[in-house]
Amino acid sequence: MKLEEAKLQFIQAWGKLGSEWGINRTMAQVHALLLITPESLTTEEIMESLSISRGNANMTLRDLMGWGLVEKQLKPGERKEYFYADKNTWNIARQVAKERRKRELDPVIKILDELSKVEGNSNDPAYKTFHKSVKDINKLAKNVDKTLETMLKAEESWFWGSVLKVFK
Amino acid sequence: MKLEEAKLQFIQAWGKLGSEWGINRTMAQVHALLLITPESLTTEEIMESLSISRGNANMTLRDLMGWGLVEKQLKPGERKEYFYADKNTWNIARQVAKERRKRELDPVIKILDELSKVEGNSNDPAYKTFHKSVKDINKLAKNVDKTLETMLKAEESWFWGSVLKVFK
DNA sequence: TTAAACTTTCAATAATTATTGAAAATAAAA
DNA sequence: TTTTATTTTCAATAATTATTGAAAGTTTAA
Repeated sequence: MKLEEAKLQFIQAWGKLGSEWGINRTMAQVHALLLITPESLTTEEIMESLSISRGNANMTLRDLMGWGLVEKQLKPGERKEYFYADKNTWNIARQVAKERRKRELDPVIKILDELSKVEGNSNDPAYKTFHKSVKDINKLAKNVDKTLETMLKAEESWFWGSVLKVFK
Repeated sequence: MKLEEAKLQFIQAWGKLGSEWGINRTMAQVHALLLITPESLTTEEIMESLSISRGNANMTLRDLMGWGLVEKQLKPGERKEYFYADKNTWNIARQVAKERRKRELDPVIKILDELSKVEGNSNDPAYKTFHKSVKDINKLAKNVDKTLETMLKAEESWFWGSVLKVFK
């Protein structure tokens, strides 16, 4: 396989995986493109490479910056903006974990905490089942939360070293 | 908050979380409904509870069985089918992990393995960057894969005991 | 058999989500 | 200033994904 073809396949695969996990396909593709590009790119170049409109490119790049995955670079003497993606995979994983935790896990834990407090008659099977499910899911969510918390602070080698040793 | 209201909120929250993670909202809601219901329910009852059509209920239930989260029960002497969800949260987490791994992670690893093999000129920055990114992501994906593999075999208390102790 | 009770399918439609493109806004240069 | 380069916004539109509902299929009972 030739490099150019491989690049396209990588961008496709990344886009597909993203969309299966609730991340906008274009966003995943732009990220993929920047990941395999040594230099930073302009909006124009990204539009061209992926055949997307200026509006789409602009919004997607802003989203990626909001996720902390891409940063803007200004070159002295140049007017246009360049975009660059951090290539450190561990940073990327951490950043994604951090954002999804904040955006999705934390709100759900808040609701589960509320729902855990709901009182009812413990002879009522409907209440018992509700309460048990909510409590158990809440506990699981909190364990995930704690683990992510630790992961966010950890160094990659230490993290995988520990995990894979424990689970060997 | 009253139990009935709490149930609705739970179903809503579960549906929202599901859709943010690429799982059909209705599927997550049907699952949530079955999770908090002590008995098994008929298609009719599910349609009614969630105000969805027969076709939608039918397909969603089949999907949930495909994910291994819901099972069909046949009651002696009765013609209609009843649906029941496993209430064990750890089983649910494992089952979801197992399916997503099979459906999404494994195919991606396969592609990354292919792309890792692509050869090129190591003086070419485009090639170097491509190769490094693919290799690093591949490694990360494989670590996740191994960890899931272990999780699938593990008992809940042992798993969290180990993880939270290591990361304390 | 035939009918009744139920389940499945799937084309049509609706709802949601993503994308475009052109106008408005901004910022530097002339 | 005014012009030019660039970015941003957002209503309109397109693409995708989910849902309906009624017809066809299946299974058991009469």
